[in-house]
Amino acid sequence: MTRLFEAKKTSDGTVGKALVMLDLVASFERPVRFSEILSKSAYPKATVYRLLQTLSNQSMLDYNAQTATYIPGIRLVRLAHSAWRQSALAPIARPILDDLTDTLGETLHLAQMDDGHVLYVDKRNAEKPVEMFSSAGKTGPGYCTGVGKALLAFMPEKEQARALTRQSFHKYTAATLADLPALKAELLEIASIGMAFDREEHEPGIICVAVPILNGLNHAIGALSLTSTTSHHSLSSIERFAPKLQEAARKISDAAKNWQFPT
Amino acid sequence: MTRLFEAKKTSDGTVGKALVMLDLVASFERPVRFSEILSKSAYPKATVYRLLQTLSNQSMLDYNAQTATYIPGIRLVRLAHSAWRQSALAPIARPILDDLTDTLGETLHLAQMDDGHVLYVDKRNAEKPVEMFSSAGKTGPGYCTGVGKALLAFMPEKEQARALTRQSFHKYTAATLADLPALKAELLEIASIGMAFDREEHEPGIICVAVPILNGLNHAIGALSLTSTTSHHSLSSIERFAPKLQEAARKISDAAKNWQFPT
DNA sequence: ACTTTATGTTCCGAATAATGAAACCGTAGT
DNA sequence: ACTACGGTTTCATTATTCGGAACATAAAGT
Repeated sequence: MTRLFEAKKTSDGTVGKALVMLDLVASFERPVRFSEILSKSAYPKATVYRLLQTLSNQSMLDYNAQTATYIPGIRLVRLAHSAWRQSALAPIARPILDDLTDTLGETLHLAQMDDGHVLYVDKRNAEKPVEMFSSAGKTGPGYCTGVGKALLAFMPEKEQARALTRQSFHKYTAATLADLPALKAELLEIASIGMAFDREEHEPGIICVAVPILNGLNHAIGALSLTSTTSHHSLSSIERFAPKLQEAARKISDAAKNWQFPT
Repeated sequence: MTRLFEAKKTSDGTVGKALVMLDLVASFERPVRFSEILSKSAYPKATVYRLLQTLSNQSMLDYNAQTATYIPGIRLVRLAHSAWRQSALAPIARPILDDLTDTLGETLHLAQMDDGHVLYVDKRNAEKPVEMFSSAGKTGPGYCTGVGKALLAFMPEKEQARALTRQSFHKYTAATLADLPALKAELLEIASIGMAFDREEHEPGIICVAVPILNGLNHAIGALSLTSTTSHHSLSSIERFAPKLQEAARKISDAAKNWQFPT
């Protein structure tokens, strides 16, 4: 049987399925039992079972026989180190973020776009960290964070369209832009002024300014943000940091352009 | 046709092969071209090609069309964050390492064993604050680092035997224990005194004390080390830190025992 | 201009691995 | 003893992967 229109391949065969399982286990953010995974999965029992076995064998998952639960495996940490080191953004930005932290004494985030969502690749906390866990690798929504909007506003049109379809709008706070038209309008504004604000759109009391890190084509390869609380700063007072952020973003951008992996 | 002795399955089918490719790309530690990957791979051209395509589709690899090179992909960073957060060691040890850093003001490493090699999962630098993936995820040899030897000395016998076969001895310095008998003797000594030293065995001028983090069965679930240089300390002067390290290791061990992932 | 060489991509029948319904096993509850 | 539940194994069928070889493309050599 021939098909006139080839179905868009979305699964990438067995490997794709295995990676879906991996994401699924990771998405629980806690150890999960087989049956929980199964109930959230589209695949039949035996298939899920086999995939989990394979991934465990390969240390992509850790199986705890005691509690009969799975968590993402240690091998990922090793691989991610390699990914982080070789990415053309985080390692380059590092010294520049160091400087900026010293100068400003505020909380900074460096992020990239990952399938419409924000992936934080570095973070600096001026004072002692309040958070319990390190945040490189953490993800956040695209449509209601400063870095997310900065990244979306400076994407190639096609990619942006695709990224916008990945947003699952949820009204976190009264200020959240929870629909596509509102977001699109905001993105145009951001594209014209070259910076984005988070006006307590994701968490009450948390505000931020973000700027894109651009490549030669004026497309964002990352974004840099300064985060604060309404008790420390107002929107207009954090806006005063924007020039410093932009300067740092430009430095990172330049460094990325000239950068070739040492051979 | 029946087989009397089932060949030990080592490949895990297509998924296994894909992961071999992923490791291979990561092992270059720089962007690599198709032909380089091919020449290091055991699989035929078309197979390598297809696997790389699949992995790139899935963001497990990043393909740079400009330079026609592959690097490990961004998706790994996201997955690894999840793995790190859920592991029963690193997040638990974090506050204890924070305290210890404040008290001692020296460089600390937290490591786990991964297929005979050392995987660093956290690091504290007296001066510099937290460095996430820049150091977490890094690997080192098992037989010639403090943490490596501490981990090997406190492994279940079978696992230790397997781990020992994974060592590829290389004489980094004059002090490196570069053969199995020497290492085995050293491991017995370490097991009896409960701590390991790196006497410039991996890098000239770098010394360290390491202690295992034990579970209820007296097997290491991790190791903790203090690193210094011969210009700052002598072996006997870093040995004085051992009790503090052991105390911290015990605290981590206790915390791990009682720890259940918050539900 | 015309080989040659190196590198990357596509084809397609054969070989193999993945599939998934169903049966099975062990444990706990009634 | 029976039933329910979570997990594991089996096995004939089916779909995917395999991989040699042909093809494409772009430099480099003559």
